[in-house]
Amino acid sequence: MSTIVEVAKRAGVSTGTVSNVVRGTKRVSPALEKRVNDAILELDYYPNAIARGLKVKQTRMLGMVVPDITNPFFPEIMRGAEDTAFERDYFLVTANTDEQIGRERRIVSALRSYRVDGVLLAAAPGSDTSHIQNTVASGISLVCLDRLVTGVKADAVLLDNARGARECVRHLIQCGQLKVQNARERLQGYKDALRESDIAVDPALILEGDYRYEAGNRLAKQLIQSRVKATAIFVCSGVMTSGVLNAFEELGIKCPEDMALATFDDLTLDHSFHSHLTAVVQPSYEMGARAATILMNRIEGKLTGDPTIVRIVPTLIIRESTRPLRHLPKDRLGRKKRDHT
Amino acid sequence: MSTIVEVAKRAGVSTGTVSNVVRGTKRVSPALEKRVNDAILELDYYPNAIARGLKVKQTRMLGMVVPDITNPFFPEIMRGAEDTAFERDYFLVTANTDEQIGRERRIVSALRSYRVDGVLLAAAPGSDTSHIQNTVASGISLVCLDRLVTGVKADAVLLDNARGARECVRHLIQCGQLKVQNARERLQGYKDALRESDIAVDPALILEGDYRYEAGNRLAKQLIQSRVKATAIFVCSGVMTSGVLNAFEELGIKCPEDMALATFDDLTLDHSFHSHLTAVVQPSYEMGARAATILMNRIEGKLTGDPTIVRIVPTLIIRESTRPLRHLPKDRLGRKKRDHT
DNA sequence: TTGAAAGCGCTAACAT
DNA sequence: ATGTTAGCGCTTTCAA
Repeated sequence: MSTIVEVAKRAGVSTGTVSNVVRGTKRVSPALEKRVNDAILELDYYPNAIARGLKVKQTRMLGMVVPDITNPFFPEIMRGAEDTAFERDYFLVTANTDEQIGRERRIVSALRSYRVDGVLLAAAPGSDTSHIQNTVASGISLVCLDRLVTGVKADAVLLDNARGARECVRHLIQCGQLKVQNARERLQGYKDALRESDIAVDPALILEGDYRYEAGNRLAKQLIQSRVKATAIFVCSGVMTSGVLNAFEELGIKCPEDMALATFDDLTLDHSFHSHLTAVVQPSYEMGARAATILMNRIEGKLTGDPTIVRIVPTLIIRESTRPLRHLPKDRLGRKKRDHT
Repeated sequence: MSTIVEVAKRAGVSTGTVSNVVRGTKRVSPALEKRVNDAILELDYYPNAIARGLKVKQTRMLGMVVPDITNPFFPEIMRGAEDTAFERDYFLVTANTDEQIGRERRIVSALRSYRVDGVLLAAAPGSDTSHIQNTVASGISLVCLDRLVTGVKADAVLLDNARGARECVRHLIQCGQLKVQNARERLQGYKDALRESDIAVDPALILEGDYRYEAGNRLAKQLIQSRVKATAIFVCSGVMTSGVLNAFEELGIKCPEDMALATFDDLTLDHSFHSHLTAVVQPSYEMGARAATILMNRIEGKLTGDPTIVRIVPTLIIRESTRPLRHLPKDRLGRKKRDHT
């Protein structure tokens, strides 16, 4: 791996000149510029970003930490952030915490050691947020993504969860259907929508999951088999919805005949799978892009002052899984050819 | 962000001593060690990995480049690689090329500038592989993942595609079913299996897709509507399978009654979606882990000499989407309650 | 066991 | 327009 000194020697110029042509910081005569560029090619020279970072105290690296890379929501966010970073000549590096706070600590620590210019954080759940608080206190730009971190004053890009949930539950109510499963803000949206329609909130109908497949599966069964007769389920995560649907299958529940279903997240990959589900769609790519933009603006001082909290408004897409009961014969409904085995 | 000098000053020792306690390279008297550790805590000191990298010429960063982070196959690989790297105290950074060779060049270039110790590469398709060849030539350890790069002599971890395809098609033949869609090695496996059973290879039955949803959807329709009467489809990618299934729905094709289906990849996330499909399952986590291990061994000189090519053997899981025709009444088959709307 | 200091590759301020 | 050089934070050899 050759160095700037070797390039300078080969081109017969000073290192300063090489630096100037590489970075375009100062103008250099065409003749020298050519000699330098030739030398660079001949030596297969790659500027040492590490040395540069040491000197200029910025690496143009952005760290992104996600809690579950296998949740399709995050890869999309990542794409949005990466594209946006690239445009402004930052390099985004991503690491996955697997929802473990211990891993998150370690990753954030590594990111700090590598002196990334900023970090995009979708935090793992956990009450001890000291590592994040320290990070922010140390002056590193950080923007929270999708999830706020308690006790941390930082920019954030969030989904307007309450609003998404409210609209969705409102829709369920309009269909003559009801009931739910949930988490946090989305829970609030759920309650709001019920209150609007003067429907009492029944705690027995609110089941708390952990955003994983198994939880969706288990809780759906629990709800279906409990004595309360729910007629609709509102699931707060696409991944859990997979579990719920499987529970439907196992129990022979038909949707929407036996149970209406609406969900957060459109797992866009599986069109056929999700193409019948009423869903609150999160614009994940956009969320990543917005967060990256805010982060870079912060880093470059284009954004200053109090934290910016962006609330992205999700879209409710109404599909067949919530066809209004009153429009349907209760027991038999011609199943469309859309089913698949 | 404090430096080693400040820590040394505060602890009343030399920087060398601080370095020794931080890295544990030499033994330091307990008294000094305590003073140093206290100072580190008080100053919230994070060793500057950038400066260290410059000095010792290794960063303990591993770069991972994947072509499509939204394909569930890759996040799993990433997890395997990341876990393995962490265990050996490397930090894995991931970037996504979106299957664009131009982006790949840029990412690899950035990775080289940041002086990563090695790279895990699942290459984007494209004939110009010079940037990879250069990288390998420059002495950076690189292992190919899932896809070989033409003209590059490097370690690789691949799926035994031909074998997976062969077994799968063999199974299809045993079921009394046939026909296909495909790519490369998997195509070879397909042909092998046909030959074993003295069945002629019909080019009209081989459709080439690009591993995307749309291709699966389009080609399935094309195959179904063509004059050749296929009775089974073998799809070479899970993502395309989503497209194929949707095509089935749109065209009212029932599986396996009208058309048997077997596929590469189990999109494990959507159990309910894929739980009936006969599939060649790729152990993606393991592939990532193996690749990372090889890479780190190379970097540390524990592995030397000619490239190691690991072929991971996939597993054929036989499920309902390929129930043997001969065991079934041809026209009507009680549909189990597994269907979902 | 501890300290002093050179040098990793680069940039930028200063000198020419 | 170009060259010279100090110094970024760290590790490591050498000396004490």
